[in-house]
Amino acid sequence: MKKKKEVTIYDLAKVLNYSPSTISRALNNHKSISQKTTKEIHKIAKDLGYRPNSLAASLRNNKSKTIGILVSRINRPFSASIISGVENTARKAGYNVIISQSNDKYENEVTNAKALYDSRVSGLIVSLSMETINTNHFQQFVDQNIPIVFVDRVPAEFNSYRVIIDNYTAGYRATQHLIDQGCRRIAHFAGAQHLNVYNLRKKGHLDALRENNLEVADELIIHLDTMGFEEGCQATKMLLNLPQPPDGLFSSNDTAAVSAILTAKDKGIKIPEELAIIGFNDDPMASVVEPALSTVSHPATKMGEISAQRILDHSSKKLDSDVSEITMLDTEIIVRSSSNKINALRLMEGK
Amino acid sequence: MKKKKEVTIYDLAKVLNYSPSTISRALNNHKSISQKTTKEIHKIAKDLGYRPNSLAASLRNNKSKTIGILVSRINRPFSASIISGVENTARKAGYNVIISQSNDKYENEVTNAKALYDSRVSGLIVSLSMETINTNHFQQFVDQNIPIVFVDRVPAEFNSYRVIIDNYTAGYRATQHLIDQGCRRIAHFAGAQHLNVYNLRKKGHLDALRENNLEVADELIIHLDTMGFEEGCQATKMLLNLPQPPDGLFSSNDTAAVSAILTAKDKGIKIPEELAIIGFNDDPMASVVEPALSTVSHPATKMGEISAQRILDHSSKKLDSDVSEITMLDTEIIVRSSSNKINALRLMEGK
DNA sequence: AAATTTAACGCAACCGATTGCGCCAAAAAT
DNA sequence: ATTTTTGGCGCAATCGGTTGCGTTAAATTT
Repeated sequence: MKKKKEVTIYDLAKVLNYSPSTISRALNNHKSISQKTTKEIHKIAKDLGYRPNSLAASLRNNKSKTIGILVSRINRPFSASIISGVENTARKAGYNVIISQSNDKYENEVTNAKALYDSRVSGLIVSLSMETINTNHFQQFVDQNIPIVFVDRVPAEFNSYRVIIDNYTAGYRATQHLIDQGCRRIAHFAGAQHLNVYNLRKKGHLDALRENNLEVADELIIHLDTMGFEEGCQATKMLLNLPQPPDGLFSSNDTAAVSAILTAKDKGIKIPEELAIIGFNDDPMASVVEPALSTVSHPATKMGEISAQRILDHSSKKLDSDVSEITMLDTEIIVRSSSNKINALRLMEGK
Repeated sequence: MKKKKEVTIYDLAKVLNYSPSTISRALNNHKSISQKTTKEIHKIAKDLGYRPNSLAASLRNNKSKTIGILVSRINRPFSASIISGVENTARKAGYNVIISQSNDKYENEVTNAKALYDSRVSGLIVSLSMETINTNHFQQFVDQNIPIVFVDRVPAEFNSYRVIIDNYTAGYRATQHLIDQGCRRIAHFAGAQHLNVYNLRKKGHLDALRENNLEVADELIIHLDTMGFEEGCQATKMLLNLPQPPDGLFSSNDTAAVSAILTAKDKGIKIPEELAIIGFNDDPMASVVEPALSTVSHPATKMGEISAQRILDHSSKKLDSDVSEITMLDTEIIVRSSSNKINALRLMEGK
């Protein structure tokens, strides 16, 4: 097994009779090397097939051109889109992207944060796990002036970049939409309340009810742990068995919303006529379920791109890591059949 | 901005009056260091908060404990599941995972392969882009004895690990299933034929037709470039407008299959009675569309786990990279409503 | 008791790039 | 013509582990 030897700056130095310092500077287009020499070195580097050893540079600089990602689950449309956005932006800038997933376990999040720290990432992009309450495990990054971008699921208190959507307004509007469609008893699938996303969506929901002078019925607010399919089915059954079942449902995610659609259909409930439903995320399945699920769409890929850009900018500008900058992106209410009572009624009458 | 200094093996050496060599060996549990000393060193390392600098080790070994992933799109259920599987397995072994996506462009695949190579990955896991025909850009890995695992979309000729499913058999069975349900004119959405996955699924489809003495009609084999939703809609319209439209459809992926369901429904075609449909992949949307889509399921996460394991094993055993080992996993035909003509007819009669 | 083996550890080179400092010669200023 | 500036480059240390080889003292063999 013959391994082809890699070309180093020392090889180039020998060939051209320059010192390694000059080679290094020339390759980095350092101003203290003449144009002529720089060109010459670039040419020979290309000819000999020189490839920089980024490990060596990283060691020297104590910083790898790498962005670390820490999400709860890679295998989820929203996360995958964020990651995709990060990857696109990072790679254009010559950065690598290291991924890790906590599987929604706090313990894994801590371990992974350590691992990414030890890998000398240039920056970290985090979406918190379901279980995360304290954020001490991120302090080490701040201490080393490594920028952190929290995206979507962000902590309440932490000096850092944040890239989020306006969950409160989105929740408010989702519920307002149902009200506009004529719903009067609107249920809500709420997620873990220590997470900003679920907390704010619920707040928006409640305020929308109040400002429309609608009763806020405790039995219609269902707190789900995982917001998963099974949990959604159970919760839906429960709701439908109430003495006064709801005529609208705002679910904090699409998975649970879809489970509600299927469960309700199974029980012979007409959607949206008897139960109008709106979800959150605009997962691919939303447009495919029957009736198609109304939902709130995230600009997930864009959030990833922006997050990556924050880190790149931070690194190039050599800023201090105690910055605190919030980027809030717009969401959009996507109205499909599952909540479109007005249109559904019109169709009924029309025929 | 005070940066806390990191503890190195030199610090430990000074404190304990050992040489850095001994510290290094002890931390790696090298046998030539006594049990007692090893324990002592481990203890003090923990107490002082020593964290190994993997960059330094990587530089010395010319190998980072990192697995590189190169897929066409991260943001796709199948890819995301593979990546998730890789991440789980890799992280358990203390490896990082660097991702990259080609967005189905050959050029990007080449660039990314270079970038991953330059990052000194310990191994590479690849699922080819749609455009990839030659695989010269992977030769550099072989030359350096870096293991490559091709997963799912694999090249025709290349000494390497492969983790795949039996696409031929899966295709055969999918079509056989439609035949068993009573279909006689079965259409096929075929993908780019230079890719093994689509090529073999088509072969299986054709052989199933032949062995059941069914006519193979050219106009029923539709070659799609991207296998995307829009393309699927167009193709479905085309099929339905044929003088003799098909009564069955085997689509090489779920996206196109779902587009067919929606398009056919829109045209008033009854599924599965008039057109039975089966897809491929078991994407989340498959179980949610109405009628639910029959499909062929991949063990995607498992494929990722196995791929990662191949690299870990290869590295620990220090094998030569000219191994060629194929792992073929089982698929499963998931029968849902979209193809279940027999059951559908029974229900009709039953009422 | 002398010779040999072995256990336990240190020395120093090495991986490849980066960079503060210094040097020299040519250009500019006086 | 002398001094000062500056452009262009080299020296050598540095980043933090790793490892082949050598050394020493204790354990074992003869």
